[in-house]
Amino acid sequence: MPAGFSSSDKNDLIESERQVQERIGEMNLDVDALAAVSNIFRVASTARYHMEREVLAAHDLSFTAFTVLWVLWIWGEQEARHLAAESGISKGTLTGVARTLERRGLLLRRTHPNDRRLVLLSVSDEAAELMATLFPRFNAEETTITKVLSSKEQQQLANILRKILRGLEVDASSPE
Amino acid sequence: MPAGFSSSDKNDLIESERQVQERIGEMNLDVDALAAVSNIFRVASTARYHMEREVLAAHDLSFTAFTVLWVLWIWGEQEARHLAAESGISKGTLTGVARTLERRGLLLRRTHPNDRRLVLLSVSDEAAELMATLFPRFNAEETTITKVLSSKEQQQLANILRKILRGLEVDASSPE
DNA sequence: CTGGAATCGTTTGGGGTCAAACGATATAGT
DNA sequence: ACTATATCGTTTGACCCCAAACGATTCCAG
Repeated sequence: MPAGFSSSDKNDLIESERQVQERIGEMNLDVDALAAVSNIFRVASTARYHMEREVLAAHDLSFTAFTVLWVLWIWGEQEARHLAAESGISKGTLTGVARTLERRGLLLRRTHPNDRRLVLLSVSDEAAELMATLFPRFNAEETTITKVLSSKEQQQLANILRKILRGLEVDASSPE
Repeated sequence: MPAGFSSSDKNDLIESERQVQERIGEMNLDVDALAAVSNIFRVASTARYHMEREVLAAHDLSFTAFTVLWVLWIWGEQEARHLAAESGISKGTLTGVARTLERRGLLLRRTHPNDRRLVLLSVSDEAAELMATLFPRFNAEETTITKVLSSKEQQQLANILRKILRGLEVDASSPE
């Protein structure tokens, strides 16, 4: 089930789902799966938008650009196709994102010394400094998002999502 | 924390998170929040891609186009700005998506009889038939995704996500 | 060695994405 | 009536997004 952003009324989340079930009740659907998956989409989309506005916009970074920088910052210099997979985008998309970041002086690009097909990407010093201040801000906002949950619920959530992820990664691998 | 698609090795999900924690351990981060939120992004992104490939691609529909159609199909004709909010996209984006769907004969557009600023959008008969066969397929894939979870876990997940959503919707509302 | 196959990152084409500016329309206040 | 003001959907510009085709480079089989 897709996003379905509803809102306006805060307490009609479940009511909305009930309405859906009523209208397509004859169809014999898996309502629990529908509720679980659709809420994943909703939360992810809302949280991403939240992060872009509250943390990233001030530095003129898109969520994807931040992700790419983050992967590079944590794991160090790496080849383009690997960075793309790790960032969850296609290699074609990475070409564009890397170009934007390079133009802004946040990303470094060099050809692999032993294989001229390969491109090695890494963060600039400026980007490293930026991430050192930006990522704690980002994490603080993650805390804001999850603080409505108990510590136990947070770990439950992470565990459940890891289970799903493992199942999903069997066939999917990642965009190519 | 952003997506971080990892993979290759199936069991390094937690190992990966541990590595991250080690490398930025001096920073005093909220590791539980990081794990929970980052996994939401990962799962959502992977699941969305999965749906596009397995269900939507055969009908040449983007995830967003499907979402818009779905909202319209379930809730009936409505004004553009409302549909945009409900679909989780900005009104500007909806203009383009609606144009694409209209061009393909899946969406109907008319001016509100009493207020000529407003545009009323609805699904065509063709789109209604399409959704009647497509949505059960979509839901079946949701089942595939969540079948690694127990029934209890599925409901736990939905409940936890609803909590987060309510917290997020206080300030954010939705894109405008 | 040398030609075919595989693999790399880039380009292309057709969308989706937002914020901000815009023109058209409706609503108030005077 | 008339003139601000508000609100609607659309346009604009810059970016993200993918699959598929592409040229460059490497690898491998004969």
